[in-house]
Amino acid sequence: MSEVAYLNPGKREQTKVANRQAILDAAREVFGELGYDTATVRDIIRRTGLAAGTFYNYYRSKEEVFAALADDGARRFAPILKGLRGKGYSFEDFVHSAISAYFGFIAEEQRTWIERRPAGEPHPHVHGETPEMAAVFAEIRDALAEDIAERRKGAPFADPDYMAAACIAIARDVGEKMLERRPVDTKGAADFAVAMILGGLKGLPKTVDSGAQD
Amino acid sequence: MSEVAYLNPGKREQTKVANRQAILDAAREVFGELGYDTATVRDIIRRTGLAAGTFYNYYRSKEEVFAALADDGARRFAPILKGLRGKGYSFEDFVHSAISAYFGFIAEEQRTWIERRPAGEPHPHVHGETPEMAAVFAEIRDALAEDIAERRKGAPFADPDYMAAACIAIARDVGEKMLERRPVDTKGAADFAVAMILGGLKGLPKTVDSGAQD
Amino acid sequence: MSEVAYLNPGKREQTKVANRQAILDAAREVFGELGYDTATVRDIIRRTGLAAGTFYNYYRSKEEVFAALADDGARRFAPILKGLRGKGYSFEDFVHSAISAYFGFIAEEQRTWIERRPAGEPHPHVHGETPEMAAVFAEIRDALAEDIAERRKGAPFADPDYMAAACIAIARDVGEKMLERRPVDTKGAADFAVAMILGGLKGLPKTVDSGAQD
Amino acid sequence: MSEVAYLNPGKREQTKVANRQAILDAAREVFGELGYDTATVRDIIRRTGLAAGTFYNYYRSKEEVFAALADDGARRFAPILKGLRGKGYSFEDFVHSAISAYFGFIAEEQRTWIERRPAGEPHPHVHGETPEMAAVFAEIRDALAEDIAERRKGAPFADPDYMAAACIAIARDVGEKMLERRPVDTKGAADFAVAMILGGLKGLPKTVDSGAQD
DNA sequence: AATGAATGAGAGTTCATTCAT
DNA sequence: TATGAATGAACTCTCATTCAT
Repeated sequence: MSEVAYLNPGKREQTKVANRQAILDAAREVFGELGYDTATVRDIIRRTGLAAGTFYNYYRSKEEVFAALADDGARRFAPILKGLRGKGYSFEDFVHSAISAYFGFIAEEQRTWIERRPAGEPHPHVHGETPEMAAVFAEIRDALAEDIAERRKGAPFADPDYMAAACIAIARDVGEKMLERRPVDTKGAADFAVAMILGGLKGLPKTVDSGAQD
Repeated sequence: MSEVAYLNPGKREQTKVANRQAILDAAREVFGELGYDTATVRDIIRRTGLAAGTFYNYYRSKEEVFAALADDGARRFAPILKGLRGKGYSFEDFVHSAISAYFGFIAEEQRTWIERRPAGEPHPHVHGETPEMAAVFAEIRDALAEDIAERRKGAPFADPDYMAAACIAIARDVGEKMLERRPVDTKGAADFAVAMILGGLKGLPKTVDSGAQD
Repeated sequence: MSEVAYLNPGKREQTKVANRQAILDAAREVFGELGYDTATVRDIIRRTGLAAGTFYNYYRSKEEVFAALADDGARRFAPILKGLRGKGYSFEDFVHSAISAYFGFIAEEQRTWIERRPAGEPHPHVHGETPEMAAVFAEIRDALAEDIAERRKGAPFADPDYMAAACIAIARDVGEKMLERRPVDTKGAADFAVAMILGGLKGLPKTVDSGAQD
Repeated sequence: MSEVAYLNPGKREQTKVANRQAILDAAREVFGELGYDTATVRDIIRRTGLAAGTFYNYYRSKEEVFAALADDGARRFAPILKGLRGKGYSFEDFVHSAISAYFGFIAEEQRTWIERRPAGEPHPHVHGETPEMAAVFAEIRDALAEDIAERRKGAPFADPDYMAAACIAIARDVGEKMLERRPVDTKGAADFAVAMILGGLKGLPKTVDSGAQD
């Protein structure tokens, strides 16, 4: 039976990959526009032009496609972030690089799904954050939290959990604001966010000299 | 049917107000526990003991009760915030007062709907943020943005929109972290957030001398 | 709130009961015609003229309405059967009464749902056995098995499990055949089945003298 | 694509037959395990290792493979049954032989699809009767009915339709019970069923002397 | 003839909302 | 105005079947 297989499965394989990608793209858009809860599987497949059942040939559920999207983003971003750590960078450099990488990533991400969108549509934009962005964001948070914890060892310092939360908050919201503007100026936004973060850390009690300026 | 006499007209009036409030209370709890999307109108009215249809005598939709909740919060918080402005406070004082008021408000808010919850239940805690908190938060954001814009008139300064976004981001996320801890330490969290905000603003290019230190 | 209830809930209560019954009747028909697996909830509600969602106001699932139907039948039949036992009846009398009661029950059961059926329809009749019949049938089986086991105590006898199975098999299939004829002659069928059962038991090895003739 | 050459035309012919058989075998198992309604075409082809579409090269639908299975069983059983008839056997002998043949067949049938089953699996056993068994059973029924009708010609006797139904009912249900036991004792079960059938027929009104003892 | 992805009807079920009582 | 059953659109997911390769 297996010998009777067709020798050229190319076209089939091609559309299979293309469909998988189409679903992923549609899902990114839909999650970005409607948010995870509001988005339905139907919303996703409707946008692909595929049949309802086809979705389930690729993903078993809404949850799974969401996870796949997050994985995809994290996988693409992880190497970038990894390159920034342990290289003897100062904390300032690390923050700057990480923020820049993050802003670059989300700008690119958004660009791809905005371009494909038909112009006339309403565009609700409930949340504006795809699972991919969320995943990348989580990566950043972990890296930052870890870095803060490590670097502050032995020194008197403010609550590291709050510190990480605050830094991350700045990165996220300034990033979001950045995406709303045209043209999207990643460098300007990154400069701002980095300055704000480093300044803020410096302003914390008992961390002025031993801590943030490291 | 039209001759059905109410037994106590006075009570009826009372009931109208009480029902409206009961629905609002239930909605606050439900939105806090399940989040807007997951929460259903049924969840809300079930908790009031009222009938399904009664909900629609007071609010036309889930969306409307959500808005009403937000209004309610904003209305209660607005005076507090208003009291802080134009009183000749320095920017530092203003920030400190506003953050403190916000943290106090959300801590109290959370306390009320946590206390009422039966002890044995699972407690999903999906989002943790009621529309009221969100509304109050928006108030803060506007006040801060306005204040920043005013105070910086004529001076070279960083992007005020980013500035507001960053300050607000810190307030929100540190506030959220605060709510996760026991006991809830509003003062500690506020001190941290204020220091981070003021320090951050100081760190911004071209605002060091003319701006944030005011 | 509870004092403000309308004084006359009669009509509502009435239609509620009527709907519950309508669904039950429709379910009996549908299960009888299509069998449990093939039957769909939509088949059932379609026959009632109610809306799809209404079904779920009364039963939580297809399974539940099936169980309710079985319960209903068993509940109505149980007293009849119970009256026949322990009254000092001979085994012959017991069998005769039980078979007669069973045939009477299924004939009546079938009559009600056949009469209501629109004449022109195809009428697949896959199984012909409603859950109610099945439940009643199970009652009979248990009673018979128990009776056989009791009465044969101490005597050499054939396999009681096979005996019960055989008796029950006769009752079921002769009953089914009976339902296919017009007019439905319950007495004739019962006489036949009883004779066959008693004769069959007599014919079993080692039970001829001590057992079945009791 | 049309130039795709099969590597071995001889094998191809073989494959055709083998596939048809593989599907039939899988179908027998699946129907036996899940019952007709619950079983899906996917269940069947999954077990063959063939592709979904291939099923439809051999059978046009689930219904058709079911019918083919029944045919298969009937075709294998028919000669056995045929050998028993018109050989001047007495009715008693005929019944005994037919029942024995039937029990032997279903025991063997069950054995083959039980043995092949992986040991660890759950084994639902919803129905326990394959279409083949059902078909063989139908053969038996027809033979019995015909025999009863023929032999009773001219004599006063009970309803032959009921007689056949009752005999067949005993055969089926005792056979089913037999399959549930370990070891499967076809002789014991056959002896029981035959005794019950012959005794039962003797017990019928007006058939005692002229009929069943023939 | 074999493949397996695409299809789309249809299953069970939920829920915001309406409306007769 | 309170009630709560009725409504029906929309949801997630399954599966027999088709068809390009």
